[in-house]
Amino acid sequence: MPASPDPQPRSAPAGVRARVREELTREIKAAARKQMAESGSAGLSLRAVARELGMASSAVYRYFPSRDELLTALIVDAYSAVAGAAETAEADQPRADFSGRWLAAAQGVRGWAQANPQEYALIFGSPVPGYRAPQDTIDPAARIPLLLIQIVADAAAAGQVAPVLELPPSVQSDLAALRAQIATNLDESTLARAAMGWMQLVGSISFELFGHLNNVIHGYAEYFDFQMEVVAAELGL
Amino acid sequence: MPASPDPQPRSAPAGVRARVREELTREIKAAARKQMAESGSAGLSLRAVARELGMASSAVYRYFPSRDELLTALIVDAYSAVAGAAETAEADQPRADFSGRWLAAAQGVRGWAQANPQEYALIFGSPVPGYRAPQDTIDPAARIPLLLIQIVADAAAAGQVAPVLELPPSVQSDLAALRAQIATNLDESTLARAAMGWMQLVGSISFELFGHLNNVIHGYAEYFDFQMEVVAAELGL
DNA sequence: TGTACATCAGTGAACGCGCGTTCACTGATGTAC
DNA sequence: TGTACATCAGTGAACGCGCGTTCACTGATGTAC
Repeated sequence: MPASPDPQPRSAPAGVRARVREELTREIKAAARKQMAESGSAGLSLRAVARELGMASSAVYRYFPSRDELLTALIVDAYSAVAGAAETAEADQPRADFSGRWLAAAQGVRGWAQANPQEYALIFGSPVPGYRAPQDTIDPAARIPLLLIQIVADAAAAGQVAPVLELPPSVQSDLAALRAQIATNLDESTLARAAMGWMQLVGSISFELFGHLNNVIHGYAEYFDFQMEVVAAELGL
Repeated sequence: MPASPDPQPRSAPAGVRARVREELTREIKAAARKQMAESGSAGLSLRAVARELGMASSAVYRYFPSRDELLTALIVDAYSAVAGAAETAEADQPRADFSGRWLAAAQGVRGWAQANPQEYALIFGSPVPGYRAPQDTIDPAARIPLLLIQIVADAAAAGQVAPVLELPPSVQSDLAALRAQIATNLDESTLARAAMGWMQLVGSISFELFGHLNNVIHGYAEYFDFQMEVVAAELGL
């Protein structure tokens, strides 16, 4: 026999209408993602999305006030998804295995990118022309770099350190500002290495996904892992 | 008094008509480039190009059989231009200054990319959806990597070598095949490092140009140079 | 609990636009004899 | 050198298409009393 009826559950505070609305919002984004996978972000069309969902094109405007807003939602979702993939993969590793954690995070990013190449291109490829990323994208975009920095900071705290690089003044001050902003104990030199590793990571995935390694590298996964191991070693992990 | 009339000069073997044709082909590509700079590769439109040149849109078809062919020409031109920029910058350095040559080549790429961001995005950003790069793009695309490898090979020949990395079997065999194909004396380990440096180079420029370093790095040029110096050091230059 | 009203979701037509590509055509330029 | 013909460059109209966005509208769902 059921217990006394719950008060409205958290996930649907405003009743049925709100729940349906959330559901359709999700469906619109899913259809948009599917469409993007076929024809890229430039081919994303509200009318095609509406068609796929069997609704009037004007109905989509009840959910997203313009095509750009839909694009923004997709970008935010993509950043969150790839960050989630990296975080999940990294969380599976023993805390003290710093290079294992770095590699796992990197593989998490690569695995997600392979499964969702157009979404990857949306956030790490050419910016959509005429589109300006709003503030909402900043926080989700920062999650992976912060995760990587955390790994390196944990390693440093455990005494695993990389040789110190001498930084030019402007690099030193840029990184000091970053260091203050994210409140990390990592010194600027190691921060610089970590940032380089992050760019290497993205650069390598982009090369693979965008076809610059076609007919040159065949064992992509092994090649990527190898690179990330070299990076981890240079970071002292 | 003029010497006896030359036979037709090489550059215009078929007379006036051919010369005019070449000239207009150039103008069409220039207009297309200008348009791309404003609205990206997805916004490239034959009609707009024709409009800019004051001709009927159908006239463009006398020069490029389709929009895709025009895009291919732009891609080939972009690869050639950026490679030229790298080669020119590198050629200015003393032959024995290997890290200076690497840095100059890298700066050449970055300088060109900053001056032509949309063309950079065209070749190093997201691939144009539905577009398949034809064979013509392969050779020009290879020029920069070959230049970088040449620098490292020269350094190795002069006795400057980086610590040898142990490569996983599949990486070893991929790079052995590459080594045979380009007929270099560089060992696979150093080839692997050079390739990583090339990806770091492109990754870093993409991060800067695509806005991933906004509000984090302010001294872009110094930051880039710093990274390339680290890479050069790791390459033993 | 029942009713009156406000809010909301979804419709379908329309506006105005630009696109790639084709086609039959007109003159001008080049070529062969 | 002069003429007849072939090739080429460029035109303008048209085809068929899809797009983002707006608008007045109809029912259905939710809210206040």
